Order: sequence, then structure tokens, then C-alpha cells
Amino acid sequence: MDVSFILDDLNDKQRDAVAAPLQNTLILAGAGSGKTRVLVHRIAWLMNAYEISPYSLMAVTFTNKSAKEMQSRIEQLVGVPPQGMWVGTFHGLAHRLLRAHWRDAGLKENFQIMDSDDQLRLVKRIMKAFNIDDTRWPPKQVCWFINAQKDEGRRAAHVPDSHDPFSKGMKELYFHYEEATEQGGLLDFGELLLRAHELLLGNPPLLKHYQERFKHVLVDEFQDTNSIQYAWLRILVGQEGSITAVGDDDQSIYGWRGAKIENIHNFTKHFTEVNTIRLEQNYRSTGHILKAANGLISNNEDRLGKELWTDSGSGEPISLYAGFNEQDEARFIIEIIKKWRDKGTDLKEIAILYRSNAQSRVVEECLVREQIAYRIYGGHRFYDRLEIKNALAYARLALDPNDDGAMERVINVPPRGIGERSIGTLREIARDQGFSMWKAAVTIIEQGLLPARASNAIRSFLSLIEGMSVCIQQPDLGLGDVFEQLIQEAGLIPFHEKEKGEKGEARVENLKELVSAASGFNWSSEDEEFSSPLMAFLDKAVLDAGEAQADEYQDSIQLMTLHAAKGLEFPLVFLTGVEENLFPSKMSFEEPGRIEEERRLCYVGITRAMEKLYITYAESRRLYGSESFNSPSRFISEIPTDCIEEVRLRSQVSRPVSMQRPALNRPMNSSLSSLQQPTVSINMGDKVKHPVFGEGLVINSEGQGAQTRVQVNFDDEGSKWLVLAFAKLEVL
DNA sequence: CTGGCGGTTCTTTTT
DNA sequence: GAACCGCCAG
Repeated sequence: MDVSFILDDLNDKQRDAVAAPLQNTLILAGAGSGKTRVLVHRIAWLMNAYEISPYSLMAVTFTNKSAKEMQSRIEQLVGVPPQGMWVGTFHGLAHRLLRAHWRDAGLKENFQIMDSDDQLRLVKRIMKAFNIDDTRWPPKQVCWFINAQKDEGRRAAHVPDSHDPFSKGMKELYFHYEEATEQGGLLDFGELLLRAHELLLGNPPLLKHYQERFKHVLVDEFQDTNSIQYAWLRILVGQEGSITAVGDDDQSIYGWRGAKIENIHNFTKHFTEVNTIRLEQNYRSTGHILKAANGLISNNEDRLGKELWTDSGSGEPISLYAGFNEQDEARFIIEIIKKWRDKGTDLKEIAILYRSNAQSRVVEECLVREQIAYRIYGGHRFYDRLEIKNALAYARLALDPNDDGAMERVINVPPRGIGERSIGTLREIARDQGFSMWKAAVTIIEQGLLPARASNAIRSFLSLIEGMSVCIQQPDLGLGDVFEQLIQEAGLIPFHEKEKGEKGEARVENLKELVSAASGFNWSSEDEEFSSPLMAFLDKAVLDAGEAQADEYQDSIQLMTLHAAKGLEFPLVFLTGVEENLFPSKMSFEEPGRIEEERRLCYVGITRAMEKLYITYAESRRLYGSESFNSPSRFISEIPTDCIEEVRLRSQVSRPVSMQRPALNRPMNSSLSSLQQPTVSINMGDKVKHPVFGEGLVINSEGQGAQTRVQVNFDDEGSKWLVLAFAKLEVL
């Protein structure tokens, strides 16, 4: 069979990667080097050249979106959907495994997946039940702790003992949490992975079966794997199988949620006879942009090493703009956008990137004023919305009345006269008797434990749910109709219509959207792991974000965080708010490795740009209600100067100069910075020496003339504010 | 039981 | 600056 078509249109390195022998393979794919393409083509190659059945292949990704994309691109290339191949996210595949082997995994048949919101509620519930002080152990932190443990593959019993009461409490809470989830048949995201790993580890015949089945495993974005995912892969691949991992250690930006960059660094140690291939030719960006990215990332120490190059010319230099506040920054961006738009660029080819979501507001306001369409990526996911979760909770409750989480969620939504008091009694009885809140409710009514008013309210709630459970069992009723009816009976529409503002309207819209999503859900009966379409839909709702925006196809400016931008590309990119304390975020100053991660994040941002990149920062910024003066980010000075050009839009308005413009460490070829350096001789970013405090870096300043104060971050003493006129600072 | 007021807290986010 | 939580009054 002629398989050469698979290698057409690939460069030499890509071909090497795609046609690499059937052994452990590590593909270090730089930004814009055709990573997904290589992965997809390799799958096609394995099937056609090595004649491996799709049944023996597994491809793992992190997001549903990329799983879907991979699936459809394989189909496109090979012509037919790859029958029997497992393509999905780590969580999705683990889930599939657990549904198929729930008994072996020690689960209930109807186990449910919790999202982070459910998890938080559960933790709060537990803490109330055990009377644990939620100021000493904030529920969010408890969740974070538990998830971090699970990411590392640790159950409560594995958490090392500690003497300090805080850690002790955490561990204890983890125990309580384990008990509650076990009892309720609830699995959080981390549990899916942990459980799937334990399932294989503790069941040699089953493990052998899957090891023999999956001859080759392919993993995308390998640099983002956490410990448990890595362990799962290793055990699954075993001695006989092999793995192709594609990743870029320079784009590892999820360390804060457990991703271990070490996994990619140590790949060659843990897997045998690894064939390493580097893809360094970039097809996305201009030379200037790549040079900037290379220069920046070379400041990181722990790297496998890679240098991107292109043969498509150096393009325009990067433009750097110093806004004098965040308004000015936004105005500048819009101005440039308008120029590009008038030249004929589609709005959807322009992206505005920022470090944190809070920064989007100013830009948004500006875009609204100028009537430019925009779209914010990320934001709240469809199935995460309050009204959607409530509707889903009704379905869950109808499916299983003993689902306490669902019960708590909707028992008084819309308000039906069952308040905190009654619910408290329910909880109490449930806990004392060791049964569910539903059963507790039945008991209350039977024994008249509450005043008639509350009792009646509860009774009518119970019969409402009973009616619903009849409804969902009608075999000829479509999933869409089911939700239509549930929403109707629960009275959710009038409830939200009563809400003031546009919020209510949007919620009603979303509920309608849910109905149409449900009716469009096709449950292929080959998903034999599921006993009913409704259950499958509920699981999907938890695991799948559900594209939040409906107007996806409208031509609009793309706004997103840097994290959300990974994997995307745009002709014109604005990297905004590139200031110390913001980016790198001041939260990253504590631990040593975090700054490197911020730098990688910046690298990701720069490499999103295809033709033109603008980097902007503001000298003063209102954030969280108060004003701050940040110096330009260290990352700016780490970019080779010959890739950057400073811009000034308007003729400079004279403004009070407390200190000369804190431009770059190095002298810039900007006429302005030299013009405005009359009196003061200390720059932000300068290294200075103080007779008592020693050496440090100037990181901030305020005031002018004799009152000028500077903030210096001393190597040994931490940061201090000093009055310039008195402190005997020596510039080094 | 509900609604309103004040005090507190604030990265990044997929599953 | 705003969103979220907890407390208090109706």
C-alpha cells in the first residue's frame, strides 16, 4: 500500500518524527512547529505503514477541544473514523475505564462525577457537620490541598504525618472527605485519575489486558502531565508497549496545578531507548518575534534546549508602548486595531492577551465605546452556570433521590419555603440515622418532626421530584423533552424571569440552550458503559466545558488570558500589562521556580503572534480599587533590544516626571528616554548599593523633587522604601 | 425566610 | 471595584 501521502507536505524533521520507528519517542516540538499535525500524521502512519489496528492505539490530550480536533483531523487524513481507537482526555479515558470496570475499581455502579463547585460545596458541608472552623481551614484551601494530594497520587492515609495543627487538620479533613465521597459514590476530577491508576495497579490481569491491547500510546502537551497522569501512562505502556510523547518544556505553564515539568525532562530516563526528535522550524511567526522569544526563554535554566527558526524573513520589529495608565494603554491598542481593521484585517485575527482576567475590563469598556465586536475566551463555562447546574441537579435528583448534593442544591430553588432551619434539621437527621437527606425528609413528614408549614413544603417538594422521576423514565421521551419538562415543573423559568436586570434573561436563554443541547445529544449505544442516555449526558456535562459562547462565528477581537491562548495563533497580538508585580505576578516571587514559569508564559504569549506583536504596559494602573506604579516587566529587558522598537503615538504631553521614564535596563534608541533624564540618576531596574542594607534592585518610585522615594528590593534585607534625597544610594 | 448591609478578599484553569 | 460571605433586621 502506498503510504507516502502521509509524508507529503511535511518537512524533513517532521517526517522523521512521523515515520519514527515503533519505539518510545519524544518529540520536542517548539511553538508553531506543527505539533498537532505531526501527531495526527504519526497516527495515520502507524495505522498504514506499520499496520497497527486503530483498536491498538490510544491518543491522550488535556482538553476536550483538542481531543475533538485530533479525532476529526485523523478522520480527514485517513478518510474514515478510526474505529476502536481510544481518543480522549486523561479524565475522559479514565472515566471510561472506570465505567467499564466499576466493580473492580470498588465503585458504585451509578457513581457520579463532581466538578470543582460540587467539591467545594461538599467540603463546606463536611466542615459544618464536623464543626470545623472554616476561618482556620478555608474550604477553598481544603479543596486545593486535597486536589494537590490526589495529583501526587496520595490518599489521606499516605499524607505524611505532621505536628503542626493546621496540616493535621487538613489531613483529617481529607479523611472525612474520602469517607463522604465513598459513601455518596462521588468522584472528583483527581479521583478519576487516581482511581483509574489504582484499578490497573491492583488488578494484574486487567492491566495485562490493556497493556496488550494498546500497542502504542500517544500523548499531546506532555509537559503538562502531573504525577498521577504520568504514573498512569507508565504503567499502561509497560514493557511491551511504546509511547510517543509530544511536548515543549518551554511551554509548561501549569505547574501551579500539579503539572511536573520534570516528566518531560526525565522522559528519557523512565522510558527505554527513547528516540528524541526536535522540531525547531517555526511556520508561524516572523524572525523578529522568534528572536525575541528565543532570547527571553534563554534566561531560564532548566531547559532541554531548543532554538526556533524560520525561513520566512524577519518581519517588523516588536513594538513596545508605555501607556501612562491603563486607560491610555487600552486607547492605544484600540487605535492600532482600528488601523489594521481599516486595512482589511478581520477582527478575529487580532488577539489581546493579559495575565489575569481582571485586566480585561478596561479594554472591554474601550471596545464597547468604539463599537468593536469582541469575544472573551474562557470565562464561565456553560455547564458551570448556576441555572444550568440547578437544572442538572433536578435531573440528578430524579435519577437518584439519595443524591444529597443535588438535593441541597435545589431543595429551595426556586424558594419554596424550605429555609436554613428546615434544611438543618434534615441534615441532622440524615447524619444521626446514617441515611440520605431524602430519607430524612420522608421521616420528618411521617413523624411530624417539623411544624406543619415546613412539613407541607417538604412534602410538596418530594412529590415534585417523584413526578420528575416518573417523567425521566418514559422511554419514548427525548432528552430535550425531558429537560423541557423538568425545567417547567420546577418553575425555573418564571423564577429567573423575576430576577432584575439582564441577568435573568440570560439565564432563561441558557436554560433553553440546555434543552437544545440535550435534544442534540446523541447517545450511541456503543457506549455500553452507560446505562442510560441521561446518565451519559450528565457525565458529559461535568467533563465537557461546553463552548460558552454562541456567537463564535461572529468576526470579533479575541480577548483571553495567556493561559487560554496556548495552542492558538493570531496575525496581530497585543501582550498587555507587561509590568512587574502583574507579569510576572507578584505571587510568583516567593518560590524560585515560579518566575521561570512566568517566563514560559511570556514565551507562550510572544509566540502566539504571526506577523506583528505589540507589548504594552502602563506606568500607573488602577487595579483592585487602588492605584499602583509598577515598573516595566523584567521580561521586556530580557528581549534582545534589536527586536523591539518603542512607539509614541501622540506628541508627548508634558507630564510630571518624578523619575525618568522607567524604560529598559539598557539604553534604548528612544529619543524620549534621553530627553527626560534631566536630574535624577537612578533608574528603575538599576542595581544600587546602600551603605547599610547592601545591594538591591530599584523596583518602584513615587513623588518628585526632594520628596522622591524609591522602593529597593535588597538582596538580603527585602524591599524598602527610601527617600532618595537622604539615602546614600550608589548606582552600580 | 428573605433581603439588605458591611467587612473582607482578590493569579493563572482543565477536567 | 466588585464579588462573595456572614450577620442582622424585618
